[in-house]
Amino acid sequence: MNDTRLTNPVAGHIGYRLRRASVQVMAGAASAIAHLGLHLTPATILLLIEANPGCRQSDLCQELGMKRANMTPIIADLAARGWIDRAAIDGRSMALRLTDGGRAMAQAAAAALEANEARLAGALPSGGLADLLAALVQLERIGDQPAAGTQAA
Amino acid sequence: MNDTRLTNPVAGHIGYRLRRASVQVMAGAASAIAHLGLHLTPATILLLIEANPGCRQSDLCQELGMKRANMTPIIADLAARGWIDRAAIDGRSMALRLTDGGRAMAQAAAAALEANEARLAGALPSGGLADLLAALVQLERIGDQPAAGTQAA
DNA sequence: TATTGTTATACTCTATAACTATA
DNA sequence: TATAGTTATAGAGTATAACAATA
Repeated sequence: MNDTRLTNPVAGHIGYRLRRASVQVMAGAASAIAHLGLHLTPATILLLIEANPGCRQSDLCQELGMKRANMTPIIADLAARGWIDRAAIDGRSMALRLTDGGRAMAQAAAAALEANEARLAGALPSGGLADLLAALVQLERIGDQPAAGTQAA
Repeated sequence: MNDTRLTNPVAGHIGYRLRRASVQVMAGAASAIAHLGLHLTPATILLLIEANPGCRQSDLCQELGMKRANMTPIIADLAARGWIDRAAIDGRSMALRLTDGGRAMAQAAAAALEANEARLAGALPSGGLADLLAALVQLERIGDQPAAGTQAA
């Protein structure tokens, strides 16, 4: 039991393989933009603001499934670095837009992330990308629903 | 920009879809065993010990990709709950085995997790499960390697 | 009364470093 | 000198509650 690998009873579980793959792929994506001084979430937010100029923090929260309380320091940091501008929409919300520097960062991040995605897609069987993305969307949709009849009743 | 959904430039990224799916599927799996008072990692560890009686903490760490420092409190908790026994192998390592109560917990957790897995697999196109698992294993293998030529040199 | 953004806080997961005792 | 387990600690990510200002 010392020098050999363990038998892993969850090795064939979707949940287990999904998490293991997610951890490694996130690490690779983070490395791909680390030279820009950006983490994945702020980088994604720059891309979203670039594609949706004038959007609000709460729009980003809804799209990314984040809590407002966790968006605040990220936006504050991006503004402090001079990459986004905030203009009042009304007294309680701000329209977010990229500065020129922010646009340069967003484009550099997008290029690095797209190159990484191409590398990942290239490792899949041809035609496998569309099937994979469809499966992931479906799993995201139904993932968080415990099976009926297992612990109910 | 207020009442409509945002354009999401990373919606088709493997990394983004993988993470979103992983979060939801992990939440569903956690719910499926929450009635047992078990979190996902301790439950997985019970299943691993059941399948590998006599294994050591560091064997579990290697298999699950965890740090030894983070395994310690989990094993201590499982022992405190009376679900595992620790017997000295030599002066520095312990052979881990399930108690009868631990076996009952492991079997209940396995049943709940398998039911959840069947629900997930049932939502995929027929024959899609094998392709999905193969893709996830491949992505796990190559995920953490930033693309050559993007920021190098 | 609900929404936007903020602050404070807490819990989990993960990571490193240093320590012991043993091999 | 390397390994097994532990302890302390620090950093992310995520969660809730409460608040001020506004709609």
